[in-house]
Amino acid sequence: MTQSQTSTPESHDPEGRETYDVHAVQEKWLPVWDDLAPFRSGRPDDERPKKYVLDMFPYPSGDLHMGHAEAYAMGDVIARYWAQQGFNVLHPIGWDSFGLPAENAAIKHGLDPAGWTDANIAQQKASMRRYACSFDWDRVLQTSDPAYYRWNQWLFVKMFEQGLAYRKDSAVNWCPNDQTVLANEQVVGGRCERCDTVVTKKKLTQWYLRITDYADRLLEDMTQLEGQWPEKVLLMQRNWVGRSTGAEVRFEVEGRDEPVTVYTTRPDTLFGATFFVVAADSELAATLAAGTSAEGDFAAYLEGIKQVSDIDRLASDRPKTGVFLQRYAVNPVNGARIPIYAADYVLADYGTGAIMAVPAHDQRDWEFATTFGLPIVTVVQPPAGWSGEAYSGDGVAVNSEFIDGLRKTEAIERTVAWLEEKGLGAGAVNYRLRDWLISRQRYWGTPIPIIHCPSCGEVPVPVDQLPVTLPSTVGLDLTPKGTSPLGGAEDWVNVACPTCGEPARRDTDTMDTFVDSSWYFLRYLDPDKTDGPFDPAAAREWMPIDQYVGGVTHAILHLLYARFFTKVLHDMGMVDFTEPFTRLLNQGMVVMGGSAMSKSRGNLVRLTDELEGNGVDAVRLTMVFAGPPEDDIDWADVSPSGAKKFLARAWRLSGDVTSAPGVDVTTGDLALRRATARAVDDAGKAVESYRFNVAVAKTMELVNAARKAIDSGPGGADPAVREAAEAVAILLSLVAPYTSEEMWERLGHEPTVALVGWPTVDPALLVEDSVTCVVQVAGKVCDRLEVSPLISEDELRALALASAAVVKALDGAGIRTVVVRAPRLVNIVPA
RNA sequence: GCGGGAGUGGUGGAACUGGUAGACACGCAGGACUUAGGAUCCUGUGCUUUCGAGCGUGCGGGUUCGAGUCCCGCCUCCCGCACCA
Repeated sequence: MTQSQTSTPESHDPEGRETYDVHAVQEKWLPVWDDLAPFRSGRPDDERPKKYVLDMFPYPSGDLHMGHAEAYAMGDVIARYWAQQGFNVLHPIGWDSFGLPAENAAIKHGLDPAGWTDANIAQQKASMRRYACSFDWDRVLQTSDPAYYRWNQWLFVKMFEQGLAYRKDSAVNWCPNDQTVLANEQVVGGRCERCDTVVTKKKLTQWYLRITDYADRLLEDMTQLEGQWPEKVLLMQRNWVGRSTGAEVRFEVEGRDEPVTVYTTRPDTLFGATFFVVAADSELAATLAAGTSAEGDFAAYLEGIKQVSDIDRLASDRPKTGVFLQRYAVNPVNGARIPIYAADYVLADYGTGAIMAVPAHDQRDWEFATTFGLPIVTVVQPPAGWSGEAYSGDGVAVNSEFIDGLRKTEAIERTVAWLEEKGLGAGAVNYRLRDWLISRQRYWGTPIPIIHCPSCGEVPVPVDQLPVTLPSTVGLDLTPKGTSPLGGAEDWVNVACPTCGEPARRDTDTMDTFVDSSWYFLRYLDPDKTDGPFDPAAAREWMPIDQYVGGVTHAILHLLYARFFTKVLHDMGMVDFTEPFTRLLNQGMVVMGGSAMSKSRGNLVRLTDELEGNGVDAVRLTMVFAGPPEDDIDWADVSPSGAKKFLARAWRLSGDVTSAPGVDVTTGDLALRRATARAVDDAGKAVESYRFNVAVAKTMELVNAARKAIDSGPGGADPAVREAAEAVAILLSLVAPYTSEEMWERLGHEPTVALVGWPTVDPALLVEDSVTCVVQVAGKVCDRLEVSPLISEDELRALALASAAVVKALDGAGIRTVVVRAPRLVNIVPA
């Protein structure tokens, strides 16, 4: 039986040979798979062990593109591999469907963002089905659905009740183009991560989530992820949290009752503090300047630095500027009177916004001191021959009274103890991490479920009244103008206070869409649940996620927020784990000709064109075979047509098998059987360690071996050929589902191949019957011997020394040593 | 500046705990079958070569019987952070 029993998609070339019609095969199998739904997961009677594989969900900004195709190909290899290994694999998909592009498109074309979004989702969904992703189509979700964002609001209210959501007035990052605030994480190099506009500052009252309360746990729990996440991502997260230890020190300020506290990582250099700097844009600076003769200078300076863009501020070689405030602080360790400056090199929102300046041991302070002619006092002995400017390394304390002679660590400890004893300061920890600003002044997002009441203040919407749905866009002006468009929906905004019943107003901002994606993975477990955000019992069964797949662009933002939410949910008793993603794979990007694809650059490769030209399987195979999954793929360097040729070659094997299904393979050609066993074993190991490209190479080797066996070996009737072809079909099921399914049918089996199980390998076949032993003389290969893998050292040594090539290479020279590593290598070292 | 990663044929990339460098492909060349071939199949393909061999994993050292792999010092490229006291 070599012909398919159903419709036969293969056509023939002019000479009557079969050719592989990829498009016909695609059309043939899609409805069959819809019907069989092999990847529907979580049936109650399913006894298989569970695995949860998750791809980062897409933003529905149009149809799928090359980047999606790569990411989903990688995730699918893993999901399908585990399915073949007998796991009950949960592999869901959904849409991160709130956000600016929908709103901007709606403004541009006068549409409703919801309609635009839903149309794109429908298109992407159809493309994903065709792309043959092993998604469980019974578990889809989209975050712009009130049934979803209702639970964003619920979680917000819970966090508000626990003090984890709060409102404060602060200078925030503002994108003048998008007319909305941005979280710190969304400012990349001083620019808006969305639209690349230079970000400015604006004073606003906004909602924050207290992620800083979790700073230590976000760091500590990374030990669970060590070795499971890319080291690079862990490092980026560590740096982002930016924990540092040191001390807070109180300085008295002349003519002021209240002392000013500074944070320093180097309390051991306190004796070297020769001046004092406060952030020019801080409240403190304004307070200190008020009423002094420096007030005018300060105001002028402040005005000047406001003109400096964030981009210029970032230039580290910028000269130090500042203004003397005509005031003095007192160094608590030695009573020295030190001048107070306001400068923009000190940040208002880190530490206390004020520093003690130690020019001898801090480069920035050194530059400032040099510019302003301030004294530089060495208090840590630099190493002999030190010729730099500020010395910030370890050394012995000098000119520092009670810590003289101590090295850094001890000197810090002693100083902190001294400060604590005198009530002048204490050991302290600081973080670069700031609280997460989640308010956005845009329409297409989750409304913040708070009602502002003139008498009751901030009142959360009672949870039984959730969701607070978005008002209709009809009659609403969505154009960005600095305040939320929701404010224009009078009927929606004006409500009765839930507490006192008096007239009150809804909060008109919407949430950052990263809130949506901070817990969506839990929603998949029961996407239609109406009495809670997710099912805790299901979470116990499925979570944490065994494999998360997505781009490294989310190394900080999304992953940090999701980790934070997980910890909050853990503390609320809703989940029993503290880290959501056990293993993380960051696939690379698809670029073209060395640079990111873009319409303006004219190097855009359209996924639909590639799929049309070479078929789904060839595109998927190209993605997977191009190299390690985390590397970028340059589409100019790879060959989808080569992939297509390989698939046709594999497919042809299935037509050349003439033995019947179920034939006793143990009687088959031993060499081919060994090759099959080896390929299956190697490919499995490769997939487990993310070397998908190697797994494909092993499959190609097997195809080549089978081809050879058919054409110039035992022939297509040999049972080993069937065994090999079936193994190829199964190995290909991870990467090329259509070809795999078609091969499986042509080999006389029922669909679907997707769950038939990874081929079993007889371990005896993995033991080679002979191995090539390399014989080296002085480290250079001079002969190769075919020997038994079980050969003894002595036997092998004798064999090697008897080799004619060895005798010739030695050329009569004596032998110093012979290194024998049976059975693979002998190295003979001449005297 | 600080931190991290990476440099292997014409190209993408293989190489388990140090043990045959270049698997598997792309490209290229040649051949078979052909009216034709961008189809298919086969062969070859690191560089140099006085055809003996020599040289080869960014560069220079080192450890070792043996180094792409380990150690030290450089060079280049990529990524992240960027005045975080």
